[in-house]
Amino acid sequence: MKLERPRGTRDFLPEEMKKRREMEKILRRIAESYGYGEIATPTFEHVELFTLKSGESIVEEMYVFKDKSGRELALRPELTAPVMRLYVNSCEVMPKPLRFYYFANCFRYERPQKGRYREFWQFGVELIGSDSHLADAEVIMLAYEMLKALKVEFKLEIGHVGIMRDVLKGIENSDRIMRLIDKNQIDELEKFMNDCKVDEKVKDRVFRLIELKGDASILEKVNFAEKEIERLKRIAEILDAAKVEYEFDLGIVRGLDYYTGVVFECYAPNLGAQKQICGGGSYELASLFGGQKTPATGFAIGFDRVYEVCNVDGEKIRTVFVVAFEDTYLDALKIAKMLRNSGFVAVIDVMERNLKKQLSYANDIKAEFAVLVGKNELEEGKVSVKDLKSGQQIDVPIKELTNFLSSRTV
RNA sequence: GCCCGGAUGGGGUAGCGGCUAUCCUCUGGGACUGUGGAUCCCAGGAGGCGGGUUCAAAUCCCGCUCCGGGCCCCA
Repeated sequence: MKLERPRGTRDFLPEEMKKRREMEKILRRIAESYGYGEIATPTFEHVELFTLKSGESIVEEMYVFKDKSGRELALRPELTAPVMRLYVNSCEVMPKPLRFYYFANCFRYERPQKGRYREFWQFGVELIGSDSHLADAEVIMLAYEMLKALKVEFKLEIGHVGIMRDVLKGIENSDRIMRLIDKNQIDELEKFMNDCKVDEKVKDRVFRLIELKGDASILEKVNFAEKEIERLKRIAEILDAAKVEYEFDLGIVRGLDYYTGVVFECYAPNLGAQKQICGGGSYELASLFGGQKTPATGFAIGFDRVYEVCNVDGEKIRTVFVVAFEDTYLDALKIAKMLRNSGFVAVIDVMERNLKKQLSYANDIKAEFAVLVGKNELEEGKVSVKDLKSGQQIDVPIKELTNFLSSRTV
């Protein structure tokens, strides 16, 4: 009976891990270059942390379990709530703003599809303590720069949930209206608002907002919510100066209640059904978790989806295969060690194979060179170096081996 | 949670009631015991799982599992 992976999980082989690590390295470098520091939180948390943020219904979509003392725990389905919990627990008196980033696996009990797994990775940042448009702009720039550095083709869309929410303030069934807006079901939306006898002025504003898509000039067409429109204009100035490409879409509302102001999303058009690769915005969760009301803004990148459309390669370290014979194995080990100390990958036979098989294997693992450690050459203090691409072979004194190989770069 | 499609050695496949389950690739060994990628030979390895129909099932039927596509959802 063969054991299978749990549904929705994946194994990663070296080739894939290499690319993932390279992507991770790029993201970390950029986050740190903006002054963000890495944090880590537990893989599981109390269920309440997530139900508090998102409602009881999300229990269905989480891995929930009881520990031996009967505590209700959940594998984290996302990182924003844990980060804000950490903030409230330990960071409230630290100098603001705080800049954090994380890279971590998350778990959701959902039906797996391409680009949607039960264990998946998110790379995210949170900027805590500022409600200025400057904070919004910084975080958006950061997301943009990261996806660009990963050579991803994507579209950035910026909206503002606060404006729509304000328009619908006090209106009955505003949840349902928001949902219809989110799904872009315009006919349905109009019908529903008529049925609910929504005020004409409100209806007019709703339709005006959802039609607004494009560059900063669309903001001129809004004659209400002046303060927040002004915020978007200022963000636009900064993004334009930074040569960030984006579109405004005031019809972005998302179901996320905790978002308060500017929100943004990135899409990779060639990903199909699961094409959203990054989402974020400003929110307020600290007070919900028992802390002082604190503005925050951040985003999370769907690492696994980005992997699919990312065009970076893993770092190539030059590999040398050390061919050993029965009577020279100990000397070959020393030479391998010497090469490793000089920054090469040195691979040596452990199958007790003959020369032919060793070379064949060296070829299979894409070694650049084979260093033949033979009795005859050793007696002269040399080894034989074979270029596996050209087939050329030359004897090199052991003392000069690393220099010789280094000089043969490319 | 819903609808649809699929599952044959490690990977890719043929067979679609009946020979020892086909072919390619792969892995190990050998021909060639100090010179790779070629060739040849030998060896290894498979019908997702469970049940049913039948003299006989990889093949037909049912359930489950997993994968893929689309919904719901996406905190």
